[in-house]
Amino acid sequence: MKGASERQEGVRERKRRETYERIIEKGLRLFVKNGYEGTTLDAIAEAAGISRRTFFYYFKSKEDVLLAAHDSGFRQALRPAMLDESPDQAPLDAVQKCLIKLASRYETKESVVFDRLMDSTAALRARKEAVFVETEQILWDAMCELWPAPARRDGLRLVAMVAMGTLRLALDKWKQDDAAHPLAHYLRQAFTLLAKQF
Amino acid sequence: MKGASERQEGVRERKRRETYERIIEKGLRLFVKNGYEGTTLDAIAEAAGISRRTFFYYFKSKEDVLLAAHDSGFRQALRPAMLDESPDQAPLDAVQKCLIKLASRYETKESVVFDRLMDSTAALRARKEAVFVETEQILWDAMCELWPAPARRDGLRLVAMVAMGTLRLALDKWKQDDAAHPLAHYLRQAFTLLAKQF
DNA sequence: ATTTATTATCGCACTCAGTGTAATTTTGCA
DNA sequence: TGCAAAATTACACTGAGTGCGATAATAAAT
Repeated sequence: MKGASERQEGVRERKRRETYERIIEKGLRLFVKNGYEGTTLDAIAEAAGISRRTFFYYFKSKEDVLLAAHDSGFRQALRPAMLDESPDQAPLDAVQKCLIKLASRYETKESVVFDRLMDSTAALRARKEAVFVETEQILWDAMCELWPAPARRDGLRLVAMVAMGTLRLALDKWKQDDAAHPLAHYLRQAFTLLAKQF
Repeated sequence: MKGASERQEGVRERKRRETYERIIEKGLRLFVKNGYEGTTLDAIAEAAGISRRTFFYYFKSKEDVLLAAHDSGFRQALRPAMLDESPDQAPLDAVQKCLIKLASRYETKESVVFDRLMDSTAALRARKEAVFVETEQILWDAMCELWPAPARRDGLRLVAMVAMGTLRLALDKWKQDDAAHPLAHYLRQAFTLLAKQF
């Protein structure tokens, strides 16, 4: 009899996770080495020690490998972090604090590499923008939970949009400076600048 | 000797334009009928009365057919319209006026159809977001011309982002209401709502 | 321990988008 | 008329992604 709530990881689950992570790791290595377009699915499969067909058992497309590698946990952390804010403040202030808190925890060196890869192809560039929109949606949903008045929904959406725009500006500046300062610094600057536009 | 400044359209140019437009028209018809994914390149080529290979002489991808059909001139009109605004006003006010002016001129029934198609596939949805970012860039560039002080560039970028976000909200509302009111109406509402968030 | 049901892996053959190449036809122009 | 550029085409190829069916590995049940 084993600990009730502590679920033991079986052989199957372990192997699955290992293979999944191996695909991402090898895939990313190849993308960096030969470029995204220059890397074939067969090459990834071979490097990961699986068949071409099995690759699609784990990922439904080549893009998904890159996107899976891209996600450093920021998106998962966003909702809880937002709900953690007090509703007794202006939404824009709350979201600003929330983003700055997350920024320090999830900024990663690798993200510069990802970004370069994501810029290498039209389809990937487009996908990158789509990720921002998804994140905006997550943020909006969380805000709607925090301030549940239905009449505010549209206004909150605008705030979420504005916040994500500000984050985009901060990220660009950060990457442009080769991460000289912590991301939170650029975020603060961007939000300050935003306030001056109104 | 023919009129100097009035360039006559030769047979070659005419045929080229006709073929180009025929591909878009037939392609769009098929997309609506069988869905984007359900429409093959060969089908488009056959409907347009050209060979598969010739299709790629006109368009570099299937997506491009849809995007070419999508563009109703709004993007081309944006820069001149923005530059037409007086720089003696707050950037956000100027961009608001500019967008409202354009809205009435370029809202089209077809755009609801396009939008449905664009939502049918992950790649197309992503591409749609990317178009917004491109448009934001056009807007930003125009604003930087109108207020050329380099120190303002970042602030103007934020304004451009905010404006495009507001436009997105207005478009969603407009489509949600099945274009019951003119787009300009929703745009005014959205900008009013925006002002209340600060 | 043996059977049974899942889950993972793989191979094969297929469709479809997109490219390279080279040949052929059409059009513009001298 | 003849010559150059542009348009069209066929053919063969790569690479992503899917459908299907077989086989092996693991978990669960008897």
